[in-house]
Amino acid sequence: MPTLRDIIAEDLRTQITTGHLKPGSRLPSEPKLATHYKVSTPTIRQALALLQAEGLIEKTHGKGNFVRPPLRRITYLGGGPTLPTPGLQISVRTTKIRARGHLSVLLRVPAGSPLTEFQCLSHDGTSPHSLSRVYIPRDLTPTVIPDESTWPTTSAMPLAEVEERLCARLPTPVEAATLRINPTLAVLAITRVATDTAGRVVEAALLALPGDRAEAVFTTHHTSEGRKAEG
Amino acid sequence: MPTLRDIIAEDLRTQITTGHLKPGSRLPSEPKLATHYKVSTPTIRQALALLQAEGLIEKTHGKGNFVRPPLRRITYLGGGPTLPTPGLQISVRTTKIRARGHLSVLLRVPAGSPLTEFQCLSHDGTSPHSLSRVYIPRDLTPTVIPDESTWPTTSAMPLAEVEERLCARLPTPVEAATLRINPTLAVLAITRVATDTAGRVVEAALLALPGDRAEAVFTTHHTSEGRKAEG
DNA sequence: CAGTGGTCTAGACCACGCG
DNA sequence: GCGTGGTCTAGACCACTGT
Repeated sequence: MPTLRDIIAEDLRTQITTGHLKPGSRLPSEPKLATHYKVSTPTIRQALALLQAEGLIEKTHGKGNFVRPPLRRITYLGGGPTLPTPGLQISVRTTKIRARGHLSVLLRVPAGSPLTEFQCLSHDGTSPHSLSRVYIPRDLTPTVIPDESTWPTTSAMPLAEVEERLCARLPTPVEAATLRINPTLAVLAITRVATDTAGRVVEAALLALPGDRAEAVFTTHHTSEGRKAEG
Repeated sequence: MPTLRDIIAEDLRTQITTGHLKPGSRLPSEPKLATHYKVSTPTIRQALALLQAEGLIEKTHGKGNFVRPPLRRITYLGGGPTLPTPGLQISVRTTKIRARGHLSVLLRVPAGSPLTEFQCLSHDGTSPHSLSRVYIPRDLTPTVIPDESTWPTTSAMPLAEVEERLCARLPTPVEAATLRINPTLAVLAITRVATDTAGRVVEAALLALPGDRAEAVFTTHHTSEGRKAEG
């Protein structure tokens, strides 16, 4: 059951993928598109939101809608501590807080335990890339000082297990503003919990990646025999 | 920068989480909510879409908006062949097709190669659960016949590597209709490629999970020393 | 049938980017 | 100042669910 929005999106999509609309070029303004397709502007905007979610176009308030150059996707590599990606500007804000609610559950520490919080925002040039908050128990002082070139992590610790939970959810208002994404489009949210060999939670990280240009990749290597069950 | 929609969603959210609105109960109709909050119905609907994306409410066309009972999330376990989850009805449709375009790239076979396609739709009671298409080269005949109780997979093969790519994207019109989700809300899309010890691609699977109630979990076990780099 | 949500209309008003 | 997209309005019409 394709709706008007789907039909219009499909038409623009083929114009983009066939090269009829060149990367970087601006689309006609929304009122003009509305006139052309004989629909109202909200319907046009819904069609554009679809293309935006696919990473085909970029919207810029006050400028217009642009065909996105062949997409360089943001790739999150799972299975271990996130490593700094070359060519990325990272700003970190460090604060000292105390565990409460959801956090104390994640880190398996009593409420009120001292934590260090790293609020990280990474940019790829001018475009926001990812937003993350990393929590580390205060007594596990990171041996690596987080700065522009390294990601906060207690990577010197012997990690035993990393669990990553992913879901698609809508951004909070501040996430939408910070990542400069459409607040009606999803982010890829990742909750990562790292445990050391003693079973202690060493780090919990909450990441939000813009859904229109991010993906997460997990590679599992199997030894001689495939594992039969897990959960 | 919270908008009207965010403010209304926040108000309803606290009413739900504090138990002021009981699970299973119906919310006032959208026009009534619009009158109560002194906004138009589209604004109310945006606020409700937010709550829906959080899994707090369920919308049913012709009936109303309902507070969702404490959410039983759909959990996708990464890192290996998906196993049948107890208490799930799975319907499978098998067709014979030939590789082309994206599929031949994924499976690393020449265009035109014979494939078997399994289209799977799983239900949890009456609520759609996941939609998946699994592709297997025709010459790798599955030793397990896919039926209601097993998931199609060549699990008898010695798998060497499984790669899973996740992203958040909007559903196609058929996905939205099949999973009965809001077409403006994201699905969690997973592309899984399994390789055997000989380096052959044994299976490619395209999964779509409803974003309002699904999550994916990946657990990585590290041996004595943490791995330093990957990609 | 009446009541509900789903889609769409034709605007208004504000905020942003640029000359 | 002008053109752009972002938010919101106050409806209309259709499709679905129940009685």
